Amino acid sequence: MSTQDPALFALLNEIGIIEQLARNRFERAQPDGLRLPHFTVLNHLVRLGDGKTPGQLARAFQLTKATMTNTLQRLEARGFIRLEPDPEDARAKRVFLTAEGRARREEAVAFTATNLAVLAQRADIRADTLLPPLRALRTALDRDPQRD
Amino acid sequence: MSTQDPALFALLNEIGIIEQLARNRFERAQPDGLRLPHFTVLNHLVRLGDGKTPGQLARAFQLTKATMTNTLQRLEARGFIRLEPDPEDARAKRVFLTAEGRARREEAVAFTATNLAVLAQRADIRADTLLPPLRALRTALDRDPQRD
DNA sequence: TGCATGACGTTCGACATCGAACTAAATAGT
DNA sequence: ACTATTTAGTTCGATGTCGAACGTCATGCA
Repeated sequence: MSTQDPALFALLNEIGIIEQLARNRFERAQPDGLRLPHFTVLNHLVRLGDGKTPGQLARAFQLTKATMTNTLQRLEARGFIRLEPDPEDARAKRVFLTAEGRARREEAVAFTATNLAVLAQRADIRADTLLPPLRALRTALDRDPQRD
Repeated sequence: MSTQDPALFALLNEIGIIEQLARNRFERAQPDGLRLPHFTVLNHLVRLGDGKTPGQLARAFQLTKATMTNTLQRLEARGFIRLEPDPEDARAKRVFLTAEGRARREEAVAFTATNLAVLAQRADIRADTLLPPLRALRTALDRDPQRD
């Protein structure tokens, strides 16, 4: 209360809780301990094409390279991706999906779609209406920070 | 793409990124390594009154008791809170703010307010409009999971 | 009264994430 | 051509978070 607690503060608060609940629900539903970041990377590679470098992925998700290294190592250990040297740049690597990785992503997508459908029905949400302002918020948050 | 990527999926995605950016900005701005969860607990105790039990706080934030134990231990180590035995229940403890804790929270609030003002201006967001639907989403997400 | 069950908080091990420090390779500038 | 700077990825230590297992105390039930 008092001066603070502007709606924006409450909004970010709510967003934090939603993120936490959504992540928990996703991860608890996976039979094999697949984590949200793992799925996110698999999904990204399927949708936008593989062969990306770890650095590109880190930037796409706003994560540090250290974090991406960790995620990719675990995905590789599970056999969901393959890391190959970049023929054009000896410093870099390229990330490729394996058949297992694609399959596992399909599984997760199918489950998630079901769950989201239930959720959408339960909360009568106009996600398409909420999306643009949240994108604007993200963009504003994105500016001037400097990371990594 | 293909079947999924309903707006709700994109929405949760966006929420995840916003949470991450907001947390990062907050924590980077603190001079002493105060973390968002620390501030959140201090803020909660100031606003809703101290003397809560760790379990109450864990439930309020949807965190496990283990997580709350960790956060409270760090807050106590910094001298921002005091943990006292509950006179009515020998298993429980009570969390009290110290003067330093209140002061540190004030500092963080002041800074945050400034930052949020900038942010609100930059992204022309109607936070008060977005809040109700997000609360609905949170509530829906909240149902049926069972935690801890 | 006594025992089973439940609630409170802690500890432990695992994981994601960060920032800092590092190595190796590419690039720019002289 | 050489050196300085930048860029790619890794490693390390710290932290938040979780689930599982635990000890302690409270409560219900017989």
